[in-house]
Amino acid sequence: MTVPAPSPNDPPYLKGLNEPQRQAVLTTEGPVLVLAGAGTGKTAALTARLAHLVATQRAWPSEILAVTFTNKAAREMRERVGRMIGPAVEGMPWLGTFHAIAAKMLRRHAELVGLQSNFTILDTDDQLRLMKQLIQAEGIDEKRWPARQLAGLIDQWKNKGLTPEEVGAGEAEGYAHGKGQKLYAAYQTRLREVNACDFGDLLLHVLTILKRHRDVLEQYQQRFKYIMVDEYQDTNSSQYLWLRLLAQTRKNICCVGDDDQSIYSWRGAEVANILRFEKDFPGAVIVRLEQNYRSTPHILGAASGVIAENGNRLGKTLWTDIDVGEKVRVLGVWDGPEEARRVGDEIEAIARAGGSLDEVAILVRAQHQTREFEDRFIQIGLPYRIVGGFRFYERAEIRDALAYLRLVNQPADDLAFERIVNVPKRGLGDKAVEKLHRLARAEGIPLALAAARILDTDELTPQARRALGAFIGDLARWRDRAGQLPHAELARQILDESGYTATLQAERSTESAGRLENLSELARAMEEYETLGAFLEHVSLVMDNEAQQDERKLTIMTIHAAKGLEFDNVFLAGWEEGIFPSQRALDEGGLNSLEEERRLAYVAITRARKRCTILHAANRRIYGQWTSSIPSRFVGELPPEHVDEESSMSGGASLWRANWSERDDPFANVARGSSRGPGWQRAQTGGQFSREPVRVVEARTSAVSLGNKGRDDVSLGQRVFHQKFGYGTIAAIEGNKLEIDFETAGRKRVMDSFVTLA
DNA sequence: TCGTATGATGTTTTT
DNA sequence: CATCATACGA
Repeated sequence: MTVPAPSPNDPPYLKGLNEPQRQAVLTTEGPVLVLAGAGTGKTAALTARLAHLVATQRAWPSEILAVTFTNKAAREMRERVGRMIGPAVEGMPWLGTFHAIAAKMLRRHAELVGLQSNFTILDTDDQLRLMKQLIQAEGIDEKRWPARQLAGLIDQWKNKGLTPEEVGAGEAEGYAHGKGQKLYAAYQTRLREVNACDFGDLLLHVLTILKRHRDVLEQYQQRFKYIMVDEYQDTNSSQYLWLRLLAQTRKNICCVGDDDQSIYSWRGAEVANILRFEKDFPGAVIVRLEQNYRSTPHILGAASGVIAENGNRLGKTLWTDIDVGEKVRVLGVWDGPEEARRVGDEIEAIARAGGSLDEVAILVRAQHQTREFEDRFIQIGLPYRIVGGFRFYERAEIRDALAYLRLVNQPADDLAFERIVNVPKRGLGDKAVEKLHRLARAEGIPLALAAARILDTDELTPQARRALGAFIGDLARWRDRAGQLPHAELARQILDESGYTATLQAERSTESAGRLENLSELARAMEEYETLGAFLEHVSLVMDNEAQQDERKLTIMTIHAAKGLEFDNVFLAGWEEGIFPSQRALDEGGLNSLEEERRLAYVAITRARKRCTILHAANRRIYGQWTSSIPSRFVGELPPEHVDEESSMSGGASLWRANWSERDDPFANVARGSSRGPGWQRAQTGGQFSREPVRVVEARTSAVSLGNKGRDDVSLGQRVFHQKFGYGTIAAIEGNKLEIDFETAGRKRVMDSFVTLA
């Protein structure tokens, strides 16, 4: 594959691109896979490619399908392309997230899968409520088979592109003795009845339509002359099938991704999609973007060293011509609070030295780890922002408000009805709602209609009847107004007249103030939309709450949330076995999960531009219990030449250095400290891409493994003392790790350096 | 029908 | 150790 050499006549969108990037842009025909390592200018290449297609008139903007995973990525691409080619980008109706584009298609052909074009998109809450009802109707003990589990199962099936009929009997066995499939079918039926679908359905329904209706498929195959996919490693099977159908005839598909950054397999993403791209699209051109423009050599070296331990990689070699900076620092601390103190101190020092807090991030494995930092930063007055948690439309008050609007918009929306019959409290409890349900089911009518009918009977207590009557009356009134008032105004009136605002105002807490603020924000946002339907779509699919970046703050977030972001200064907290890699992941997914955790480590390190600090604590409180922990195996996998280690504990760094090494630990590939099920061992060989069982970490002698022989003054049955756990006797010795039966704390694994002879 | 006491249960979450 | 959800009593 040859690419014209750079010349002064190059169009502006090619300026500043390196050779592989230019190749990614200029190879327009046929399948292309761009393997883009972290920080290698992936978005620049992708947007330039789009601009190139349009500028050279290979396609009209409306003939290009460009899919991303996040709204943020879609927005960014739209902006950047707009800067290159001007307002033509306005005419790019098919640039968006998988879900937004699928929703758009589905609205056009809804009737082909038994929906109406104005179907509602359900949130998780609605889904769970619906499933609970179905589980009860089946007479299944909901304690034993939680709705959450069913939801997870159905979600998995949908991710795989399986309709209820396509779910194999074997697969459905896991839930309620094989009733999973029946429940899935019932759930889909119920969704159709209420003219709704969930996120997974958006893709699954479109897939079904494309499979069953040749004419529709051909129409889209003709339309999309070029297809581009961002973050291809994150596609699930249904997205993959969808893309493959659409790309079948023209085969002009360009996928950009990085197998090393695949961290969403638990959500259905199939790394396999990217690994087998060449097989799927014979003759595919593979372009590797390997020049990193973000991080220093030490940071890259550290990240590369860790990820090199993974099998199943396509393989890339990142390089940079950025000047050598600091080594990655590894900091051992005594416990969680000290970790927070240390990071706080470091950040204060950065701020004093003139660094901006915007350029500082603390990345953690799990959300709950943010608390320790939050506590500390409140105490010392360090401004921080925690990313994650609830998105805008996931907030209870927003969903309540939307339920009101949905019900006005569509009286048959049973889920919306259920959500708000008694919100705010109007004395219509479970008993009344249950009666409504019975009537509705018997007559085959929506709840709202059943409610109107039941008022004519004496089924309900007088006060319940009065309350329900008022509620139904309100609904009818709002519906009347819907045609006449601007919908933003209608929304405000509904919130006022329903008593919702009043209830929040009565609360008088900071929290309720925030909720009121959210509600008026919602109403304000409505003003920008023509129809109520358009607005509802926007809210459930697109609206996210980008925190307003008014003040300079440091950011605390999970590694998952940090993907795609970069900071000068990154602190990676809690690198301990059991926390990171997460014990739970290891138990459930074995080797595959360990590799995903390792990719997570790779993503984490590569977020840093200038400085990366990794921390691990020797003691951590887990579920209220003090537990001693050992450094993450990933710490031991960092190439020593890129690392500076430091310990705040007595005994000095050498002790810690010794302790990191997992390399000659016979238990290195055994899930640690777990009393849970045997799941991981089964999964280790059962996964789609598992290799022969091998040692997770290759035995290799290196500087770090020296001194890992443990102390020689301890022996079985000896009485010892530990700072946190008190007195106990040694039950087992494994190198430098001891298993000790403590008199008060029970059996624990601790490191020998933490005990003294008693 | 609503508030309080008890007990199970603890990842990651682009849409 | 929290938190959340369900189970009771008022």
